[in-house]
Amino acid sequence: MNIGEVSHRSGLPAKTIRYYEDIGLILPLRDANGYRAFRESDLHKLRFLGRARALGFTIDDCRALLALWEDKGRASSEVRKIASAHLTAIQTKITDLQLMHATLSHLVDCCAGDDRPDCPILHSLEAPA
Amino acid sequence: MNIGEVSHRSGLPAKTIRYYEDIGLILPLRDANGYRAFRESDLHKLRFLGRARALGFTIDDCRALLALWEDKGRASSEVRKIASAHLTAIQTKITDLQLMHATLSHLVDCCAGDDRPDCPILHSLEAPA
DNA sequence: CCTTGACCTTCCCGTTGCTGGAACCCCCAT
DNA sequence: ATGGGGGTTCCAGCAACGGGAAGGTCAAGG
Repeated sequence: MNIGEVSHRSGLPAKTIRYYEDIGLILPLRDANGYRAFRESDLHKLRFLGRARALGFTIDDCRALLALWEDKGRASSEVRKIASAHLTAIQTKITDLQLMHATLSHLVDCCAGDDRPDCPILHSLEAPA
Repeated sequence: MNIGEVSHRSGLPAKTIRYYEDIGLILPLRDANGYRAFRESDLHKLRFLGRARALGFTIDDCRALLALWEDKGRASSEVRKIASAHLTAIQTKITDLQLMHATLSHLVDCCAGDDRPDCPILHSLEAPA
């Protein structure tokens, strides 16, 4: 399989796949002409990576998860630990964003948004309530 | 005012303040010795920037908001437009994160997290339900 | 007067996870 | 032979800074 087909079948851009090889997440073979020769197992890994990334895992998380995935004798507690830590991080982000949203939507509600120069949003940025 | 004092009074790291000058958000004067000489107005701007950044506005947003802030005759609708667009972006992020959180917390709940090798989290990354 | 230590300066590299582009090679069909 | 659509490498850049080196400056203390 060339990179184009793998890209198509994994849903990842070719650039991303090359990058993943660069940082050692995958190690495709090479044809005589220098083209990357992907095995089915490479494709599986790439799909795995795509799903993990879509869940917001960092590349380093992915590296660890991939290693655990390959390690048939691993304990599921390891995986669960990574996932739980990630869950906490996600929750923190959500809370932060919700706070931002509340503050800002309050300001937007206060703002007439017409052609007058008086703007409560700017006032608040100037000195918070 | 030297950068240390401004840093203290604005709550922004000195590095960040220098960066903001670099990209043209502020333009402090200079003393004979080359030290930056900040006016009160620079401090006000930096506080403004700090608050806007804390609300998640991008640097480009901040640049626009700062210009509107300085423009005494501006219409508040301009500000409101920027803020509303930002609100939408925040909401999108929140929704994405909530989806991630739901998916992942379901997986974590399914995972025994013990020393057995069978792990539903990895299974799901392998091939989604 | 000299030193010490806290401050300030510029500059350059590293971060995260890619993305775009240039310059080049390869293969197949016309 | 030529054209188009693969592929390859490397280099640069995004956001928004942070770390750290190498050096200039200033005020206080011995």
